[in-house]
This record gives sequence, C-alpha cells and structure tokens, in this order.
Amino acid sequence: MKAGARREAGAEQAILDSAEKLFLEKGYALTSTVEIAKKAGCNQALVHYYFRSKDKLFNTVFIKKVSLLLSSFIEINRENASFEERLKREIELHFDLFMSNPQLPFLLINELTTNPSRLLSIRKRLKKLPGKMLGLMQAELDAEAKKGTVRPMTVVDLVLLIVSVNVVPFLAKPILAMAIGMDDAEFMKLVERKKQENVQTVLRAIRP
Amino acid sequence: MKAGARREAGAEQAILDSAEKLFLEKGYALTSTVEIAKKAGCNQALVHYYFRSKDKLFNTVFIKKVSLLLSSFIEINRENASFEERLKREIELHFDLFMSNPQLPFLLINELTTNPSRLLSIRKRLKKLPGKMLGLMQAELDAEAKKGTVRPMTVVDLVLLIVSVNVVPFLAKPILAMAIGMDDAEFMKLVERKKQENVQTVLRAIRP
DNA sequence: ATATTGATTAATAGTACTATTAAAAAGGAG
DNA sequence: CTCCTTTTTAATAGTACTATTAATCAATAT
Repeated sequence: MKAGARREAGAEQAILDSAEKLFLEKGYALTSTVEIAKKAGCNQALVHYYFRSKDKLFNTVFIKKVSLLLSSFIEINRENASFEERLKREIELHFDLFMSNPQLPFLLINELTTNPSRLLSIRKRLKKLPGKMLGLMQAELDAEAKKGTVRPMTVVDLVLLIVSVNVVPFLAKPILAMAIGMDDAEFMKLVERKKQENVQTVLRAIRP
Repeated sequence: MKAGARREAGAEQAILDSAEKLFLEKGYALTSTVEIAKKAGCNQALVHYYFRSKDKLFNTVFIKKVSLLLSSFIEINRENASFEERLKREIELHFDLFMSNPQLPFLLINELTTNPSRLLSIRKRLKKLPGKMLGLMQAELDAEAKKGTVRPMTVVDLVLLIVSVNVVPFLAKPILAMAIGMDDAEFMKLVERKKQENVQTVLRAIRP
C-alpha cells in the first residue's frame, strides 16, 4: 500500500524548514513559494503538493511558533520554591526562549498586526490555555499581595512587564544597529547584561 | 511659469495621506500603489507622477515617522527641574507619542527588520542626533551616579528600559486580543494604567 | 514483469502589481 | 484666442507570484 517512497528522503521536511527560516526572516508577504522551494532544493510545485497553499504552509509554521512561546509560560507553577524564586526562574526561562528564537517576536507582531484574520484560526487552537493559566497565576498573585510581598496587581500587568523587558532588546536589534551602529558582538554583550537586569527590574517593579 | 494649477487642489497631499495610513496599517509589502490611489481618489499613475516609485513614497513617509519618534527624545535636557522630575516628564512624553501614533512601533520594527537596506538611507539623515544626544545624557547619568541617586548604568540601558515598558502595550494589542479576547475599551484602560505604572517601574529600576 | 502508487517536475493559466508612455484635460500667460 | 506648462488619465509593457495540470520518475507489491 505504501508504495513510491521518497527519492531524496525528506523533501517535505526540507520545505518546512526552509519555510520556517524564510518566514521568520522576512515575514509572510515577502516570502515566495518559489524561494522556499529553491532553498529546499526542490521544485516549486512540490510546495503545493505537500501543503496545498502558501497560507496553509505559513499557518503550520506559525502555530508551531506560537505554541513554543506559550510553552514558556506554563512552567511557573511547577517547582516548590518560593514565589520570588519561581518568578525569577520564569523570567529567565522566557528570556532564554527569545535568545534561542530571536526572530519569533517579529513574526508574531508582524503577522498578527497585518493579518488580523489569522487571529481567529489561532485562537481556536488555544482557547483553553491562556484562561486557565492566567486564573492560576492570578490566584497566586492575590495570595502574595495579601501576605504583603507584592503590590496588588493583575496577572496581565505582570506578564506584560516581563514580556516588555525581555522582548524589546530582540525587536530593537535592527534599530540599535541603525541608530548607534551597534554590531553583533556589542549586541551579545547587551543581551547578557539584560538577562541579569530584567529579573531585578521586574522584582523591584512588583514590590508593594 | 507656474501654470496648470490643480483641479481638485491637493492630490499630492491626498496621496501622501493615504500612503501614510496604509503603510502604518499593513506595512510596505502589503500596500499597493493601486490601493493608495484608490483611497486618495485619483488615478494610480498619479502616485508615480508625484513620487516616482513606491519605494520613494514609502521613504518619504518613513523618514517623517522616524523623525517624529526621535523628536520625543530631545526634550529631556531642557527644563530646569530635578533629574527625577525631568526623567518622569520624558517617560510620559514618550508614552504619549505612542498613544497618538499607536501603529508607529509596528512600522519601524517591521520595515527595519524585513528590509535592512533601508537602514542605510535612514542613517545618513540622522547620524548627528543620536550620538550627540546619548553623549549628553550619559554625562548626566554619570553625574547622578556619582551623587548616588541612581545606579551606574549606560544611557542605552536606560533608553531601552523606557522604550520597553512604553512600547510593548501597543505592539501587543493584537496579541492581547487573540490570547485573552481583550477589546478596545479594556485596552484603553490598560493603557491609562500603564502610563502611570511605567514611570514608577523605570524610577525603581534605576535606583542604586 | 507489470501494474500501482506516491513523489517530482515542466509548463502554464491566471492574477496582481509596478512603472512607463502617450495622449487628454485644465488652467494661466501673452 | 492660442500657446505653454502642469496635471490627470487610459492603456499597457513587463515582471513576479500562486496554484493547477498533466506527464514523468521511482519504488514497491503482486
């Protein structure tokens, strides 16, 4: 039944990999299926053979990346350490994700801003996670606030704060290059510094 | 010499306005000159008559927006108040700019990330500003650090911190809509809250 | 060995977009 | 009014891209 195995074994995966790289680099609009095929070393028609349309291919990549980002937020309630310790750990974990995937924030912002209709298709696939997660975290925050260790605040504010300090260095890389001519080596030093600073910035910000 | 006045008086401006709106909304790649002309109520060829190419038209809009953003950073050394007062004022001013131009951050990040070659043309037109400005601010920061009112830090870190907390709410709007279904009214409340919080967050973060 | 099925390609239909060109329209100057 | 310049438009050349189609290629199953 399973006849006609692949000749070069892995064209589909090669297409997926090329697509991921190019979409991350230039976004949906500036990436063509011709270019994806070329980078994958195959014919352009094969891209449609496996993924039907450029849009479906993009969604496959996009969902994968969104899931990756969300996964960095579900660790917070696991370990048994103090609230501050776990929070610190969480911030570092989140920062590390961006270090490993520096183009991820750009892709998210770019595609969700230019193509709001994509919101819908994504939202269906993860309508459970955010609600549950935020609920748990909010309860924990409220408990800490009652203890007087943190000021009363919503979990949205906390998450937004963490994301703010963690994500902007990576988004700003091209702007830093433009404005002050920062090169890659300097950028790496900046990132190392930020990873330390950001934890302190957040901890200070949430104190009563 | 100046014959042939305009029939509808202002086609060029109308084109510029339409282009600005559309570029801010969808970025360069997803905006066509046909669409710009249609929105401006004129023929598509007129777009090229006045601006030669889509790229030149975009650059005109882009430069204007970059200048606007930079202008929000040159007020800091004027008034005669205390360092903390002026810093507070500066953070609020910067935040207000994004409130009035919520799509500006997206445009900047999108175009500078996807089309790095644009960096060059922009950089020429403002190579004076950033250097001078950062120099002055750094001197001031160093003085405050010696007085012990702030911890020793680079001006890049300070600016990055301010931008981080100020810009992310606006970048994250579509994501908040997706993840937790935040609507426009809720978003406005969030923004009002952030405007207050961000000043405190920065002030706390720079303490020794 | 041949049929069958999946993988791959060449060719192309169809669409959309940028930019150019040549002509028409609309005024002002003499 | 007639000439001249600027503005505006219609038409289109040229390009690039998505998606489809029909044919070819390769491996296995019978």
